[in-house]
Amino acid sequence: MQISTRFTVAVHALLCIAYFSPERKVTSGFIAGSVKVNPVVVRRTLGQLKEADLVTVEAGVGGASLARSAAEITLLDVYRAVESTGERLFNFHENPNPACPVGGNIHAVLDGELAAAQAALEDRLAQTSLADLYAKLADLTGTSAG
Amino acid sequence: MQISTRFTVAVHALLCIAYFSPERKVTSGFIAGSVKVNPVVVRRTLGQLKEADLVTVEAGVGGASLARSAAEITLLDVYRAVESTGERLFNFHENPNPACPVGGNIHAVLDGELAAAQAALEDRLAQTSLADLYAKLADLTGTSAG
DNA sequence: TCATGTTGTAACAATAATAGTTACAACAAG
DNA sequence: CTTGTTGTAACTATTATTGTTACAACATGA
Repeated sequence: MQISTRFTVAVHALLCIAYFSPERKVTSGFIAGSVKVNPVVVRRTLGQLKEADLVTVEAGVGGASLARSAAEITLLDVYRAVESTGERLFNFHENPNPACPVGGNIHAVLDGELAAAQAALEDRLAQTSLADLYAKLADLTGTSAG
Repeated sequence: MQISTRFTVAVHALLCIAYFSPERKVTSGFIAGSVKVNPVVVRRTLGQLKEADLVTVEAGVGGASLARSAAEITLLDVYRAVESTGERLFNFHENPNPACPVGGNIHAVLDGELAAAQAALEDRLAQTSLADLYAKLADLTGTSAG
């Protein structure tokens, strides 16, 4: 299974905000034009980012901004905002047989390893900030500041 | 989104084989009784493990065995056998706008980070072998060898 | 030969998540 | 009051997962 496009859409939206704001008003329609999805999809994603205090959105007038500096927003923040709703990455089967020596101990044997694997993923995501991505982007586009 | 139960079912099945085989014939029905799922689900999973050369299954007579030693089967092997069919963990939106400086460079900026995060997950999975899990299980059940 | 138990696989249903879309009330500002 | 935007509801389509029944193919022993 794959992690949904919400995550990359969210990162894309944040990069748009970092790149264009505040020179241009970055609306859901503008972001949608860059990502090439329906504006409602962007609004849903921005809603999750707002919930996680990563962006602020102006009601009525329109336009989104970062709620904190790009250096203080990591990919893990974004991942947690749009993907993991407090849940585990690995999904376990519900009712292993407690009467079987394997079924009765499968959680004790496996849970720690799965948690460690998820932690490895999240640790790596936490090492990359939006500022890192912006620096790469600015390098590619020749933009000095945004 | 979560990684499907196929992965934990597969690990559970392999642990059953490691623990009970060859003293008992480990059939799909027997594994299903430990995992508490339908035997057909187990057969489908065993089919994927067989495809990946992790187990052998006796047609007709019944019963599964490890195709190599438990020390030579890692969680990454299992993960790849049942989950990632050569695909990426992170799912990207299809058509970023190439005319937008962000949309046109989003892959160049983000792909490497996503690959690194997936690699971190897989590297951690590769560090744990079925033998490690079996040792934990034997410790819990007081079994010296199986 | 035949009965038995098993595997492999097809077929189908139920459920859930994702993603796209239309529609519209609420809002802010000129 | 007009305009443009947000937030959200509602609905659809698609896909993946999971559970289930059914059955042909197979190996073995009686």
